[in-house]
Amino acid sequence: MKTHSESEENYIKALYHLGGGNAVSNGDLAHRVGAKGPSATQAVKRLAAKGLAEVIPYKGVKLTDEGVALAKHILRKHRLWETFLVDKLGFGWEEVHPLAEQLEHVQSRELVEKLATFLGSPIHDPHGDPIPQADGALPPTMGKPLQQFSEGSQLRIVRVEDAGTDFFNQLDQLNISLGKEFTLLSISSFDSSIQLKTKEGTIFWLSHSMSSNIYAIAL
Amino acid sequence: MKTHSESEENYIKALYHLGGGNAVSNGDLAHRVGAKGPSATQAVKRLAAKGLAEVIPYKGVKLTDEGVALAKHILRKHRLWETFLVDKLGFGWEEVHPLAEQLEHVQSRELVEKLATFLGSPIHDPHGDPIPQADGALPPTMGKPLQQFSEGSQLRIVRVEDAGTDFFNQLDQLNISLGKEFTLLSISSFDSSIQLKTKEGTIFWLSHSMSSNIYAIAL
DNA sequence: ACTAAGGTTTAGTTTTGCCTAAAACTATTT
DNA sequence: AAATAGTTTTAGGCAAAACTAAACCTTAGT
Repeated sequence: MKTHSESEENYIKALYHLGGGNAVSNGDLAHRVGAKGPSATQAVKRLAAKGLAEVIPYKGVKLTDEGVALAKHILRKHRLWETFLVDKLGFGWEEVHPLAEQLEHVQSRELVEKLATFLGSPIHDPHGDPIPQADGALPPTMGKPLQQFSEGSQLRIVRVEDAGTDFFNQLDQLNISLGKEFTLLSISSFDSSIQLKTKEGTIFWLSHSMSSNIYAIAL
Repeated sequence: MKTHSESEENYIKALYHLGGGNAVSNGDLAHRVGAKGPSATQAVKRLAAKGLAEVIPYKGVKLTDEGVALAKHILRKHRLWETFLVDKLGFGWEEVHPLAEQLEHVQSRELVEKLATFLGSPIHDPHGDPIPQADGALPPTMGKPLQQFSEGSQLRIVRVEDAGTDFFNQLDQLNISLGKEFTLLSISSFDSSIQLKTKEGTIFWLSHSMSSNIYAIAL
């Protein structure tokens, strides 16, 4: 099995995140990996030389099928490790991302599959994001942002976007977690903030910037 | 907290393994890390610049107290991960070393301590080697090689040296694992091979090269 | 159609970490 | 005391991966 440097894996991840199988601009790519333009140009050349990406100079880069498959595998590792850190080690869901970034670079298919089995073959990670499966299949991405529900809806939180530590702290303070159910009472037409009611009857408001990172399904 | 490259950590580990806090020759160090002489010379200079090692040119290198503390921490990580891989993921004890070598480079004190707690704060890894504790304390190294027991001794296997896959396979075939108890029937004065009897009465011979990597305590 | 702005690539430098070949040191043996 | 064998260090390269500065395309605006 070919082996890839951490840098390579980071560029692959970024390309997948930004474009899936579609073309991405050099600038966006560089910004995403936290590097400058020329570094990205060089990096995609290395990827292209390995058959993981296709480059059209001045136009953009996109992953090959092989690149997409690798990206999904890396994402699988990342999200399985996040699940491990939260479910087994008791980390908070706001602290696991940087740790998973390190763990995802460990190279061993067997380890990944044993870890998945140990975790009960999960298909969603602690943030509700889908975990690509061993065969490359991608479970559905769940939920819609709260704004898209109508007033009076009964809904269950199924996913949150990783919007930084402050965001997660706020969620914890409001006692919002995956699986929690609420009634959407109203959406302010002034600033799009949202009023929710818990099952216990507690009523509170969520700012637009909070609620737009929270995804739910109707019950 | 300072961060260290993987290469640095590998040299630190090698220095600790070969010398503990004592001086080690450049050649031995290079051999241990699988590099050539000049690479080791360069590497120890980098370590010395960071205050982790002291170098006397042409004489040898040794870890500083800070270097020893770091080495123990890395060893702690390594052995905790090995324990995780065997106890939780079901890997065989012969396959975990290379995986732990990758996992040990993940940087997070909090992760290490949460992992230790999850594993039940073990003090020995799946090979019976002591796991340095969070405060740097090193549990005792258990057992003596089988040769050092007298004929007729009742003994319990408490540790095995990592002597490669073939060695472990042989152990598995003979159904030898940590905690197993045997009676030492005889030691050949010709080739030092050893005759053991299981509790069930099975009798078999172990070559010297096998038995010298197996450690036990008297019952 | 031309030009200016903005994004992209090239060119050249830096750091880390490895290498080989050559020089320098240590130690042993005569 | 000198030569030699063996080890260690210096010197000089190479590759990955980042950077800055400069040159180069693309495109949009007049």
